[in-house]
Amino acid sequence: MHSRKIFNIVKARRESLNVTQETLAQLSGVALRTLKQFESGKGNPTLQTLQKLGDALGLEVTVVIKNKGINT
Amino acid sequence: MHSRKIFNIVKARRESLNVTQETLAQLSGVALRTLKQFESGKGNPTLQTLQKLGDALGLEVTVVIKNKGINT
DNA sequence: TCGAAAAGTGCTTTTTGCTGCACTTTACAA
DNA sequence: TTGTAAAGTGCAGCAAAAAGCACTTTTCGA
Repeated sequence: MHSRKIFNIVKARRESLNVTQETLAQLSGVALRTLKQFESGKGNPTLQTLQKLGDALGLEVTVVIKNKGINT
Repeated sequence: MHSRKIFNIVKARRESLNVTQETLAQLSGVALRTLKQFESGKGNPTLQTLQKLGDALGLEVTVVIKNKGINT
């Protein structure tokens, strides 16, 4: 999952919940400036930042094994 | 998924592939020092660093919706 | 149309992640 | 037991993420 796709999921989720960037910034504890960067496709968030946003949006950051049929 | 759990998955995956930290560092392009930090439970990696490790290990970083039955 | 709310951007400072180096500790096979 | 490979840690420098501020642009309903 490419970072752009992850940013898009966060943005889409926020919009589907009808929450503004400003509100999400307050709810998540992530600065508005930082949030704006991601949603405009820039930046390289830390895991913690991503998790803060996820927590506020009901999203979860996970790590899963790829290619289930090929690798073990 | 808490960061500790994510670190553990990375470590477990590396071990299950019988790869040393040093080799994984070379394969992934992440510095050995950095990798050591995560596996000993410290640090707050950037998404990019996590993805580099994931790429080398056949793991994927994803963002998914929590509580499928409760939220939308 | 137009005015306000929301979103996007340039600049800057502060914080901290990434890294190299040197060293210590642990695990394990001979 | 002991030597070596692997893993863990303190310190320091640099690069970049996080954040604040001010401003511009876009969106959208009255």
